Amino acid sequence: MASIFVNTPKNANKIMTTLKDLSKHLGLSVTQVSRALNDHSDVSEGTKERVRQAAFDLNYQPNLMARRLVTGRSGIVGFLQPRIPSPAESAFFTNFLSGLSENFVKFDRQFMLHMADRSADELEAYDRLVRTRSIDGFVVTEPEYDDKRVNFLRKKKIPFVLHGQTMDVPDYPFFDIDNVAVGYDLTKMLLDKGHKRILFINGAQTASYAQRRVIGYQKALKEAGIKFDPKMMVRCNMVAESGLLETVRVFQQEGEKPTAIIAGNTRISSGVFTALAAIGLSVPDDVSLVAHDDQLPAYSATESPRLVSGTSSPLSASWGPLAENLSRFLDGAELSDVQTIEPHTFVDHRSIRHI
Amino acid sequence: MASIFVNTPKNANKIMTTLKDLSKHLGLSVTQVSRALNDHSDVSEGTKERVRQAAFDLNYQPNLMARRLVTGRSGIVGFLQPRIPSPAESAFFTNFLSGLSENFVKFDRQFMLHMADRSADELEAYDRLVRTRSIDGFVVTEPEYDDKRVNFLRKKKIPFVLHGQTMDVPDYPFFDIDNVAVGYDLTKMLLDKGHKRILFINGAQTASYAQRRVIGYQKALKEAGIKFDPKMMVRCNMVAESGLLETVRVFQQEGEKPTAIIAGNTRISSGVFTALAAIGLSVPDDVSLVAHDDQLPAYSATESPRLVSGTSSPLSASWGPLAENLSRFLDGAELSDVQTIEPHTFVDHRSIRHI
DNA sequence: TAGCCTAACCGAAACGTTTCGGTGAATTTT
DNA sequence: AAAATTCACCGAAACGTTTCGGTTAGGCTA
Repeated sequence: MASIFVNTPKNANKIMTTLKDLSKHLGLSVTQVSRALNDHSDVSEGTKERVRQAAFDLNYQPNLMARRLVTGRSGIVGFLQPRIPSPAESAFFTNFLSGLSENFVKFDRQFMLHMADRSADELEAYDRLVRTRSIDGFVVTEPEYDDKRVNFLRKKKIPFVLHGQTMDVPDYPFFDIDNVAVGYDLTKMLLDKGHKRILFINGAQTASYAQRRVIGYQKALKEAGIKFDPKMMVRCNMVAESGLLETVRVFQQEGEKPTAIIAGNTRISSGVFTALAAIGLSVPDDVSLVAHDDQLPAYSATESPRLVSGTSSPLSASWGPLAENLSRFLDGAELSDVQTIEPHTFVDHRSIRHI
Repeated sequence: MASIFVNTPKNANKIMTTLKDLSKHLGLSVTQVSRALNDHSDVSEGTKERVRQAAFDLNYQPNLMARRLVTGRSGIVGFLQPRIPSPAESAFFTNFLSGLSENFVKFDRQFMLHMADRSADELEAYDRLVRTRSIDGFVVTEPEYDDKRVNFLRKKKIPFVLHGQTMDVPDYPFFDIDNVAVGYDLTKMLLDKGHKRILFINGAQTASYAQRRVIGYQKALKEAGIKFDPKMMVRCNMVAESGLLETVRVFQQEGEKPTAIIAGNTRISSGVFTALAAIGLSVPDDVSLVAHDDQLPAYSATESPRLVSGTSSPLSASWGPLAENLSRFLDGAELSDVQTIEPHTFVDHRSIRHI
């Protein structure tokens, strides 16, 4: 091997300063040097300072592999991505990755992206990464109603933080907004203005958050004494095209039309806008419209959606708490300290009419 | 700590099967078990098979931390991203990350994305990651003409693979297309059809690949006995807006106009198309146009660029070779075996006129 | 003054691998 | 039949940390 690089075990170690080197240089035991650097209690302040100075002078960098071997922790957390995101999802995905990567370093952890091979079993990958002690825990996003990943990780007792919640009592760290409340609040905003036929264009059947919003929607209706009409609940992907399509479909069919619409997010609401304009209806004069705004990054620079009233909570505010909750959980924090529900805010853009 | 999870050093190890367990179970030494699993030569075939079976039965997973400590290798490679990509860049960035992540697993390596904190020194981050032995080597992309990262890594003898090349003799692994040839070939295509005033809308001043294309451009001109005119070489970002702007600028100024244009990529060429249409010129009747096509993912689903003649080489074909070259280099391969220049192809879309 | 406490330190073991330098037995060569 | 070689195996050291269970010296209390 004619390499000019020195990164082979033998000579690399010659270059590196170890605890033993420091210990020799200072006339202290390796034990005491280690304890000094880790700021343990039974080291005098003077010694600590001397050790720190020597470590700096000799450019000491701890060998993380050795530390990891003895502590049994890799200091690495991961995210498994089973497929390549579409171009449309990419802006969000990039934001997500950047956010996690940036935030995990704040907790002295490294973030590893793992694109699972399509052919291999996704669940097996989680298990393997943990069993080889490569990864301490995972970030899991977009939980489904009965999510196989979450079930698996819980059963195998593999640490993870969930972006969202399951429908049962969560015995794992998570970060979420109160989607029951979002569903309730959006519905209530319309009920309070006298609306009775309220169409909910909601996220996919399988999505856990969409399921929770249904609960809030139904609760608000029940409180107002209105019977739930299944025709007023449509489930679809959260994209503008779906909002458009579903609006047209509902307004084309026989029977009483809704006087108000709840859009699952602002992508859907912009599709609704387009559809209503095409039908010849205006907001809020003919139809009232509310939405939950995740404050997603724009698809393109030219995109400037119509604003609607509703609830709002920036999805990009999730990355910090997700990193924090997983890190602190791995460090042994109480479960209740690493389960966060972020409150949402309300926005008013005059898209609701009193009837 | 009331955690239900078991991933703490003490009890986790109880669960894990180690080489010692296998050795006891089989009545062999730890040495021989290790050698059997690593398929070394002085283990009988029968023993190897017995060991493999036992490893499978007891669900043995090697502790990578221990292996890494003794081998001095982390098995992890990384990419440092100093800033969050813009939404427009995201589709490409996602493609890039997926490609690397997917390909590195083929070489038994894990890929780590590291978004460097803006405030911290980017170069220092490379050094720290290697000195703590967290990362074996890096992928470096978009080298500048005199790239500070590359200079630093070469000086510090930190392994990396470069997507592109420096201007001097490369003493590092890389994957690149022959950009001198791209510049030459695109120019020659036009010269052969009688063009003499050829505008080159090229990538940024600082970009190494753009510099190499200039060399090819000048070489072709020289061979044709045409003097290089600096006004015929403009440098800009590789986006449609720049192509539009620069085309308008050149065609507005005094003096002889170009009869042909070379666009650095197809984004630029689509800007050129727009500009020429606005000016009232058509391709190829009034102006000939060639471009190098990187086959980038579309900005949006609706984008359908006009096709032009020129050279072509899919950027997405780079991720595999980049992963392979870095991996093999880390495994001790000869430098010449991990320096790849991918040939490009030619495409004809009738955008050149004979004059 | 004997006993106890505390501060500051240290030796050795442990984590789970890989690998160096053997060893004895069977087989082949001389 | 002696010498050399090969085969299959093993003990022990090493990688660089952390941590357990001491030990000493000095000051304090009884």
